[in-house]
Amino acid sequence: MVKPLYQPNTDQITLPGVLDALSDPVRLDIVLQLDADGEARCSAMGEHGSKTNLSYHFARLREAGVTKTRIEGASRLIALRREDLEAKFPGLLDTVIANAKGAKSKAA
Amino acid sequence: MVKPLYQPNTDQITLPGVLDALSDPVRLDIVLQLDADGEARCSAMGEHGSKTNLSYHFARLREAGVTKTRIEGASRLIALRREDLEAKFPGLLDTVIANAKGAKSKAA
DNA sequence: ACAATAGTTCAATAAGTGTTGAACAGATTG
DNA sequence: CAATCTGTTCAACACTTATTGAACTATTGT
Repeated sequence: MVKPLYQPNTDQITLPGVLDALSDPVRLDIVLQLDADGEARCSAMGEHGSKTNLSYHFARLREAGVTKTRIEGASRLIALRREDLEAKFPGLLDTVIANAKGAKSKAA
Repeated sequence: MVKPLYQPNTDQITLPGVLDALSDPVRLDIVLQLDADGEARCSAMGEHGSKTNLSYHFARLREAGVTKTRIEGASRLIALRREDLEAKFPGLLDTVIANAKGAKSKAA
């Protein structure tokens, strides 16, 4: 039996939900890496925390509509839902990512 | 003895902090009203919740660096920290406000 | 001084958050 | 099949959150 792997469709995505998903430093880091890499497998994000904890944050991002997950063999490939987010909240994701990058470079 | 009324200075404002402050529907409503009215007294926001609860949300917004509070007699006047936020996270506040307005008009 | 007004603070509560380690399920490889 | 790798689920935990009502402080008006 296959997992449901719930992802909201575009009209179920809410602004508070997205902002909440993006309001955690770990998740913001994940989003930054997804922005840079395009699509990443979970195993490529070990720097951001423990396996279990990452799984939790991946679920938060996915359930908020920020990411989509594709299963490939034993791995899962995660990517940002760029078009959906842009359609629903124009400019939001890009602005947050740009500012997160800025904050990171200044934190050096 | 006067209250401290803590407000972070610009370099203490964090992106996760701001996003978290904006990730609550009540606070988003407050921000929308502040955007429309420029400066508002607490008593003018009774529609968004009880007195006590609003006081809590005002504090969250203020402590996150999203708003500043000015005391005028027995009232408090709340306003967005537009310049500070724009300097620290360019475009962020405007984008969030624009999308919150959009979400609100669609929710009719 | 008394009462009304504006808003905060406090204590309490129910629900949610981020984190961890152990156990689990599915795919891949020996 | 057994071992392994990828990632999720579960139970537990300490902590935070949003909300409420009662008590409080400060200001304004009578």
